[in-house]
Amino acid sequence: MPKLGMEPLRRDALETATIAEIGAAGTLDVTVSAIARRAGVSSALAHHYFGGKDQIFASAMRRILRDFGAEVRAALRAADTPQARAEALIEASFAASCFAPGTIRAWMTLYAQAPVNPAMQRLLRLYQRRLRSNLTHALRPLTPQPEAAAQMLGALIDGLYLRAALGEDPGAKDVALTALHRWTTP
Amino acid sequence: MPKLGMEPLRRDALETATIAEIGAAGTLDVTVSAIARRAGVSSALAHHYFGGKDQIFASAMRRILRDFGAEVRAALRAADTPQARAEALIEASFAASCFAPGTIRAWMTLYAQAPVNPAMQRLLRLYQRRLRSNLTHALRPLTPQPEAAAQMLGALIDGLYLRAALGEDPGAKDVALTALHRWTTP
Amino acid sequence: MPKLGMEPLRRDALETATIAEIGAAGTLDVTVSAIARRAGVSSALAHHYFGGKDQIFASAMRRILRDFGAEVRAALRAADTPQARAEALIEASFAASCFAPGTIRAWMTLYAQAPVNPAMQRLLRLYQRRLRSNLTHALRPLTPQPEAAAQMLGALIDGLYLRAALGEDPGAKDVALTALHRWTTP
Amino acid sequence: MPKLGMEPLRRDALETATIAEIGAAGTLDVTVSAIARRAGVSSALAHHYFGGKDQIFASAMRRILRDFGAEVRAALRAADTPQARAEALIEASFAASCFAPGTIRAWMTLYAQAPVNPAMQRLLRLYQRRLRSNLTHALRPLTPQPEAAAQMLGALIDGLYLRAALGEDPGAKDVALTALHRWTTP
DNA sequence: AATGAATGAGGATTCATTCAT
DNA sequence: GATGAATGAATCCTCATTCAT
Repeated sequence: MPKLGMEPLRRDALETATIAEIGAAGTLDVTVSAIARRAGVSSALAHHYFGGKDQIFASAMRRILRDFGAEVRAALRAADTPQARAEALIEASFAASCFAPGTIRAWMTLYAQAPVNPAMQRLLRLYQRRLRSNLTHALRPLTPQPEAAAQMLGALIDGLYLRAALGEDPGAKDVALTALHRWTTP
Repeated sequence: MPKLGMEPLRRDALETATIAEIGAAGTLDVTVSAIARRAGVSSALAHHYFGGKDQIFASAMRRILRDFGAEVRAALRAADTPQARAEALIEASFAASCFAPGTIRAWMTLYAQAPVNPAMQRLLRLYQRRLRSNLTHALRPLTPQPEAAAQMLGALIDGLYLRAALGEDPGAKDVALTALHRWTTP
Repeated sequence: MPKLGMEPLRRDALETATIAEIGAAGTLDVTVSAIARRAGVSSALAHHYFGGKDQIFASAMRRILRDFGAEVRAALRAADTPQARAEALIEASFAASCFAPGTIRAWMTLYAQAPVNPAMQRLLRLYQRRLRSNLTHALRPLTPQPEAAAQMLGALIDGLYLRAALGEDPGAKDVALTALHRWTTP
Repeated sequence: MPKLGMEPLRRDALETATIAEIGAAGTLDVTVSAIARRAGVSSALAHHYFGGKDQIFASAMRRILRDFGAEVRAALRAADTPQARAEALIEASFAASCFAPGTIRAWMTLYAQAPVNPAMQRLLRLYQRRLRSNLTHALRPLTPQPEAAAQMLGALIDGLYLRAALGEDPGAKDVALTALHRWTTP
């Protein structure tokens, strides 16, 4: 019997390494070799398990989206008023697990590749649709224009991420929360 | 007979071509050769005038910022109330000249390269400082928290650009204007 | 409970898979993994039994030669005149078992590798010597220049194989038989 | 003014080097780097001028076909009887320029790649069609079955090439000529 | 007996950049 | 002023092969 069950471990390690490498490099131009080195394996193994560079990236992004989704569900579970639900969605976006340097820059990769990479585009649309739907639903009892508010908050969160990728604006979460309050309280 | 005064023409053509190529490719990965081809010159000439790829990009971005500045000044000149001035700043961001596909994607390049390219970082900070200062000044008579409002609107505009780079959200300008009104009207 | 006597079965399956894979791929560039996959085993096992890629090929070719030899002997047994013996040798070359797509392309591999692979060269020479000797012997009563006729027919058969590898010339056998008749009937 | 007119020289040198390298290596697995090294340039330049490995090969084969065509035309010009024309076609196939070691092995490359490379397949069909047509035409006055004779001679020539690729059968030309005479003289 | 895991070596390809003219 | 020529360095990817279990 050979050493078994390494595949999920390696995939996991490589996804983690991808995000970390993007965060450390500061660039979107990370190489497969650098990712593999960080994961402690050869670049050949990365190709073996994922098939190619694009799929490594896609897999890393899928994981980020999964983590974000988990964060959202956890936050919503603890919220029992419409106001609390809307705040929970924002809190989730800026939770530690989602707001790590590597994660933020990975988002930029997603945006940068979406126009030319259908798989990335699909992931991005999925995220945007879900966030918008969640926000709209939470905001419905709080404002007569829930759609507009959701659209604004979604774009605002993206913009705050963009700026966070540069290491600035430490109070990103508060900006978003304030915008929410300004909109919902007359 | 050497043609004199070609330098400004060539530089201009190459900057234009850079932005157009970024827009057409949809990627940030445009090659110097592609840019030069689009400008109708050899890639060697592009290096001759600019020194290197990074400087070609920086020059193109400087031009975009210059155009944006002109747009802002023109908009402010026509505005005579605080409200109109704040709106003018937003209008400028979404003016046709600034909201062209290539221009929008060039902004993404700026954000993507800023973390590793000091020249780009300088340009980006310059833009952000100016916009924030302009917004804060215009908003001061309209709200007790002009800094917070300016920070929010700046990030919102960036987020709307990000989404516009994907070809969606045609009503970007209205989203920003609505956010402004929501914030300033009690 | 280790399964006993698997070795001959596996070797056989891998040789068959090699020929089939060459036929299916259309190229000489078949990978050990593809062969092993087709045989339903791991590529490591292929190495375990054969030692290396070259030896897998050599083994597959040895089997083809063995099959061809069997075909020849069977055909010769049924032939009782010199004319019939010569025809039998040609018929054997184009018998279904030898003229299958994979087999034909495997011959090309043999020819392609012979210049750099001594084992392949040995196999090829063996085949050519046998065919020539068989043909010469059969043709001796039929023509005053049996050697020349044998040399010609051997090369002709090879050429017809080469063309058959491209999927053309369905009447290959008849071409060879006609050549034989033209040569032997005054 | 830059150094001009190098392109045709380089293309020529690279085509020559391709054939020479195939001949020297004895394999079909020659690398672009090896070809470029032999031509005295970098592998990047080879890609620059040809676009890719396949096109380097295709170009080299086109040249071989061109040379063969020239040889055929020259030989036919000097032939004034049907018999002489048929012989001329065979002589051309085995002329020094066509029967060089590299050239012969390049033919094998052509045959090996044809099943999976449409460009190669086109070239090969072109050659076969021309040779067949030339042979048929020359043989028409000499035999009641010119098509069959042409088909046979074409395949025979291919088979003799195949064997010549192994460095054997020095008398290839005579074998083909004898086959021709045997067929045409009753 | 058999295999999943893992890698090193090598190959095609791209591209920014330099230089002679 | 301008460019064709040329390359080194880097990157993705493939594959035969080895090894521990």
